[in-house]
Amino acid sequence: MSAVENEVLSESRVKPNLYCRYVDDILVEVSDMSSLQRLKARLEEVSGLSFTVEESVANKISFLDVSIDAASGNFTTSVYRKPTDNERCLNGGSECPQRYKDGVVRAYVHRALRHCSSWPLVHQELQRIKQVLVNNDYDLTTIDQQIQSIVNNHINKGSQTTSNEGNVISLYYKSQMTSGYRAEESALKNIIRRNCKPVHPEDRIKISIYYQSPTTTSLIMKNNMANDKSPLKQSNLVYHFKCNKGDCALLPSSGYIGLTTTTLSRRLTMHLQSGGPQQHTQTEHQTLLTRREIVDNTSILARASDWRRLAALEAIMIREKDPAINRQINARGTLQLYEGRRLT
DNA sequence: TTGACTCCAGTGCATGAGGA
DNA sequence: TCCTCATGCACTGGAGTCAA
Repeated sequence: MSAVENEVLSESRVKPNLYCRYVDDILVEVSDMSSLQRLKARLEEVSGLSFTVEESVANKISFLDVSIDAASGNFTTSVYRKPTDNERCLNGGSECPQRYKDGVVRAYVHRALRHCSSWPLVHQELQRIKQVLVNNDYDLTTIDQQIQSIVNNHINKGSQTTSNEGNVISLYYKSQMTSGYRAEESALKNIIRRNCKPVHPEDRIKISIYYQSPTTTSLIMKNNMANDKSPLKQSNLVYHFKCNKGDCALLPSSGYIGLTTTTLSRRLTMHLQSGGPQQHTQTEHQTLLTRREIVDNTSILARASDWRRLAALEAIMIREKDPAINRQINARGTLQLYEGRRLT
């Protein structure tokens, strides 16, 4: 894109007064519409791309998340919000680490300080931020304290001198989110503080405890470039084991359908130890199920990255194929699922 | 309503085979 | 000898069922 811009903008007849680009968004200021059309035509001609144009309304236009106002003859900037913005953010009463909620406030305030070109506009944006945060269950006193602290830091930033501190040694710990996360974090930090000392006394240890959601993990697994395509190494699937021993070989419904989010190999190993297929082979055929047999007679029916979808697929497959090994018979010799309501 | 029980699925650790 | 991978075993936890 830079090569295209260099070529087009070097021509004086299409050169705009102002040209800013971020990835695929371009902001230009031109003297009239014909200049804009000439610039657009040249960019399309050189790049082979198609451009769409959005004109300013009452000398106002948004670029990225900045609202630019040129009505007074000068540019004034403020934070831009889409008309569809419903002003929702991480809820202040939600069960998540306090630093995440602090991060929401910080992000809002930093954006106001960065984008607003004058203090009245900053003040106006801060009032709006307060309202949004209060609507999302944040405590007003805490909001005020945080805003005050961030604004003070922003003002005093230039006057601070750099101290001669040592290095920061970062330690990362992946934890699981529970209602007692504060006690856990506190205990962990105490353990590190008591037992770990940097080699150089001027260095300091910084502990970062983070919580990885299953969604993130599944995305990492889904996008894994080294994904092995052999059936035994695949995960998140619905599988079908067909019993080919004795009379079962002639019965199409003699099988077992299950799901697994771990690898198929791992799940089949578990079946050798316990579960429907192993029990069926032992009781119906009086033999032990071998790994070779279970691997050779198992096929993949469906795949899904979402667990709920996987469970639904398994239910549909069981409904369609009615595998005999899945049927759970109780002491009365009836199917538990089809007994109907009990009389009390 | 509650606790015992069963089945299924997942995880951690140990072990052995095979290849570099 | 070391590393990787597959496998076995033990354990945990969720969900459903059943009887007291």
